[in-house]
Amino acid sequence: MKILKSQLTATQKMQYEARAKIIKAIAHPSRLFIIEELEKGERCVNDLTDMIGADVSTVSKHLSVLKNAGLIGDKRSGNNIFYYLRTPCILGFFGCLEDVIESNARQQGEILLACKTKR
Amino acid sequence: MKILKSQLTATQKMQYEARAKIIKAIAHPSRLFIIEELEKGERCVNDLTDMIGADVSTVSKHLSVLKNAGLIGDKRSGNNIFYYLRTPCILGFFGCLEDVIESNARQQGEILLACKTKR
DNA sequence: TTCATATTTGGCAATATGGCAAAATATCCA
DNA sequence: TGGATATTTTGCCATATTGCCAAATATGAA
Repeated sequence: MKILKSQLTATQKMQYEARAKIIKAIAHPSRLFIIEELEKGERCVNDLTDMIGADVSTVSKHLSVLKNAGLIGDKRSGNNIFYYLRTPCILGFFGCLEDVIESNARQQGEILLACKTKR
Repeated sequence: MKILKSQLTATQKMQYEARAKIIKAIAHPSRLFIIEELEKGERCVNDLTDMIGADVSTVSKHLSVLKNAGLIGDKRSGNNIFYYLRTPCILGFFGCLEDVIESNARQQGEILLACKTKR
């Protein structure tokens, strides 16, 4: 007879889905850039578009994804709509990302080295 | 004449893509669960499958996504393949997620309240 | 009101993702 | 070797994401 480990409850499942939704919103190169840029100060679509180098409508959509996830807010000032970071704690995560990337690079290096020494 | 802000360099672009790739790997309810579970100790596909309640092949794919991003490692022991967390710092991020979720909930509450008082 | 600027929306094509089932692989044991 | 168990890979389909263009909307100024 097979012993089943405790399954995920509906509540837990919802919790993971809520988290995943937010992480998904961050999981795009342009959106990562936007978050970092907004940490420096408020920006409007046009500012970001120039830097990213994509269509304005594309950047606008990225902003709406971030806004929809509750990560950024916006306020209109005349003809411009300025976006701002609502939860700066996100940035603490970036250091960890670098750790992962470095660790991956190191491992790749080791594999390369292992191949070389074998010859 | 339009003044262009400094555009992203190719190197910066690559950096954001590398980060996004890792975040993308985390951005799924089941994979979030797997990461948390692996923090408790090594697990094999079957353990996780029972808890998640999806097909084994699906969970196996999730594990390969995490492995491919360099977040987890694996080692065979007889008939089982055990997965382990390679970068526990990921977990520090989860607290921030909860902050965002709570903040979103609070805002929703305010909107609701505002609607009520208007009546 | 009309024009110019800033921004969002809708539509569409290309691509990526997620999940199941069946087939393939790997290991252990008799 | 052959069978049992554990895991991954492949094929297929439904759905989601991304990005551009064109059209719509909002604001300010003449």
